[in-house]
Amino acid sequence: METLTIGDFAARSGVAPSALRYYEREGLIRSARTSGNQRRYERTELRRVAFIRIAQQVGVSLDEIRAALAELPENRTPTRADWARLSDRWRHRLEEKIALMQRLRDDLSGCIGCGCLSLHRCKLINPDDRLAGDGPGARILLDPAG
Amino acid sequence: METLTIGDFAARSGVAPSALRYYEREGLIRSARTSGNQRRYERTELRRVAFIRIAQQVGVSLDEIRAALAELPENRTPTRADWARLSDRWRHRLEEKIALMQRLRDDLSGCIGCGCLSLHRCKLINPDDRLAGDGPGARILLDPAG
DNA sequence: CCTTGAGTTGAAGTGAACTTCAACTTGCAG
DNA sequence: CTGCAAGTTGAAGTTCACTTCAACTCAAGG
Repeated sequence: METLTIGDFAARSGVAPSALRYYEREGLIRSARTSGNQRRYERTELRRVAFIRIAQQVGVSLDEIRAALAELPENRTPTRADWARLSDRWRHRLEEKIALMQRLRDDLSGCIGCGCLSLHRCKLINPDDRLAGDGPGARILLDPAG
Repeated sequence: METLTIGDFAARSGVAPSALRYYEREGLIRSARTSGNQRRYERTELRRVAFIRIAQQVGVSLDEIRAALAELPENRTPTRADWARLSDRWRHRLEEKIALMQRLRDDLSGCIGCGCLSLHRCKLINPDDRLAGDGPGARILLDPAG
């Protein structure tokens, strides 16, 4: 078995056939066709799907994921180095997200946990003791930008 | 200023007025009304919104958040202890999520990063070397249950 | 061959979480 | 008292990420 049918590919990747077709329509993955127009997937496509699933876990939209995957070579099967470059960048994203979540965890115990949370007074959520009027409140803590 | 108008509350919480109305319809927050039927928010409601935003960051649905918030007393303003109890449970969820993300990060460098990722062979994503037929593949790594 | 399970398509449906709209009312500064 | 920014409502619209459906074709075992 050189290539996989959509059913097998779905089973291997843990993603429903309908989702795989959707990903293909959206340009996230690709497939060859048999003479009878059925999809056949190369096993290397499993890497793409794994990458997609991991990125989704980090809260990345399919749009952004497509953009990331677009950096892989189009005309040849991506090499280890190609994947390494890509995933290195995303490891950073993951690390940022992890750092944010750790901050959230600490603030949750330290701030809501102690009952002091009032957003406009709490040092943790509003580090500069900046009152409203300048704009967001919780955003300072919650924004990806923050 | 004892209570906040929806505009002020939106500014303080970093959540759009339309979202606040939506949260209220969904039973996540509450407001008093003026004689002219306008919303007035107590500052303690900011805590709820902060909690909602934090929980959303962890990937929790509003449905689940409502269920969590339902554990707060209805007839009195939640005390420090009330919030402490609630946020303690959620600190655990956050920690689980953080652990998952750390695992994802390690797998990303160790697995996709090295180029070995093929899902059905990779030890990291498929720790028991369990081949398809038993069901999911990547799911083993990515499922909340896993 | 024939049957049957797996695959194909475009179009429409779903659910979550909001936003936008239109038509109307309130509240406060001048 | 007036003007106007800010508030109110229900209904409909939007985006994302899929799923479901109907009608049809393909592939492979008996």
